[in-house]
Amino acid sequence: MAERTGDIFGDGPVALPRGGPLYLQLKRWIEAAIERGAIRPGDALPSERDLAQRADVSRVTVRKAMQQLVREGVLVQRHGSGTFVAPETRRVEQSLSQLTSFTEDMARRGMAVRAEWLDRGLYPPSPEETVILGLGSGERVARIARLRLTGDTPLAIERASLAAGILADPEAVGDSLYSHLERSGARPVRALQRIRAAHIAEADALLLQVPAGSAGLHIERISYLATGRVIEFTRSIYRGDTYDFVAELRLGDASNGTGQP
Amino acid sequence: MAERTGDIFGDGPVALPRGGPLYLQLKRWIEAAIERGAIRPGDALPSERDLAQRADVSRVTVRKAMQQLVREGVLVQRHGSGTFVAPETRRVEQSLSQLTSFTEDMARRGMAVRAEWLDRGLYPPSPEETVILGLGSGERVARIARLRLTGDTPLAIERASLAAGILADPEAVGDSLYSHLERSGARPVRALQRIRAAHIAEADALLLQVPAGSAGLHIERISYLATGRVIEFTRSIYRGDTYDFVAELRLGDASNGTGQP
DNA sequence: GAGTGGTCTAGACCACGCT
DNA sequence: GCGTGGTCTAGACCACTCC
Repeated sequence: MAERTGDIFGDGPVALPRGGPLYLQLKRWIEAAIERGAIRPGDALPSERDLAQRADVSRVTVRKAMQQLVREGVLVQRHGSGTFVAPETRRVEQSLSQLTSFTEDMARRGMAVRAEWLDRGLYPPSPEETVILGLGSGERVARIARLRLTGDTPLAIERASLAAGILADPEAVGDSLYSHLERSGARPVRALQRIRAAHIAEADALLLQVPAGSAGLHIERISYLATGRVIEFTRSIYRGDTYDFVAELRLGDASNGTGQP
Repeated sequence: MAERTGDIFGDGPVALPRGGPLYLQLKRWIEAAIERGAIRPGDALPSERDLAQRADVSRVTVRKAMQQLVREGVLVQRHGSGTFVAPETRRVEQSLSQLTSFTEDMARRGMAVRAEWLDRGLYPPSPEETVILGLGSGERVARIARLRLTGDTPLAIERASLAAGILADPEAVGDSLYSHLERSGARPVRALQRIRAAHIAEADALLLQVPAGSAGLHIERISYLATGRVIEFTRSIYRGDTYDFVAELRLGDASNGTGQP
């Protein structure tokens, strides 16, 4: 199969579905081709110049259509190589009612996950960290930043902050922060999470291997010891295309809508 | 204050921060101006042609920078009128552990929310609805689609499906689906939600008044009666810039990571 | 009608990958 | 070296808003 591309689109002119701006016509045309299986995940599209000529539009217009599909995760572009239909990604599920660590969670599913360290160290705290963690004056903060991956696919960036009094030696943390905390008797028993959709900023997008501005989940988590003390404050960015969070809801009374104690 | 714009940017040339592609330099320059308060929410930016001339770049390049900021929700463009710094939006919080109805939830917060009907009626079910709702052969499905708003700001699109046997007359549903169900003794007591980040498609983006492709939350909810029967299957799209979901987590045992019974 | 954003073009050069 | 995507230009016309 030398040139799948040639077979699929033919070599002749491209007939666009009429209606609306050209770049949207072209976008719909590409979506339709994928929809009906004419091109499949992993397949290459014709080059931008080729498509432009055959659809009788300018290359700028072709790019505008493709860029939208790239941002939506439908296509993948590789500089110097070509444009491809994005491979299907399996979604990962995570519970929103059980407090589990990422590592333990994935191990339970038999998924090969790993983490790369982005940062580990003791720092002077930001005002926000001082307030949330209830730091004493002069107390430093331990920061741990990790890139979570399954195989070669990045899943999420996790940036955790803990009081230096609780995690004196960030370098000693192994694969799982929670099991490290458990060994020192400081494993959290509950946590509050805030979840929102967000656009992934350029720097994070690079780490997560998605186009800048892609949809992702921004999660803030504050964890508590049984004593009620805050021990961990974590901000994470999850790729939008690989994560499903699952929550179980129960009939609530009006007294407490926020989950706050 | 005739022309805030003129004062803020001056009339002279624009000095871009060096480094990287021009459109990113320009994007950073605009972000910086907003950051330091030189232009504030609601203020107009110079026109694209004006900025292009003063920054000595082409209009296409100006547009590329602005488009990114529009997608991120930083700027708002109004055809024929101009480009403005987006007004700040207050975020709405919603619990992920208490099963409450949208209407009741907001009323408790004293927020003026309302809904517009997008669709109400009985339909032949899709295969998915038949399976999830456990429909009998020939049984139809009641569909309710609403646009949720606070004041004039759209918040979310909700599309619910119920067995016709449970909701025989969709037209009779008032402001709150749950209180309607309660009256017929069919209020759900628990639900499973799946949450993911997603790009908002063009049609939905129009309803939600955000640019197509913006980040949003896609939520699927399946609600159960005390008997265990599924009574509601809802898909919702929430704007990413106006919603925070809050979940409380408790230390989980390994037996049950999904919240599934 | 003047000014704004929205679309589109033809052509150029650069940076990257592959062979 | 050749083909690919990435950036950028100058100029054009359309559609919309506001005066």
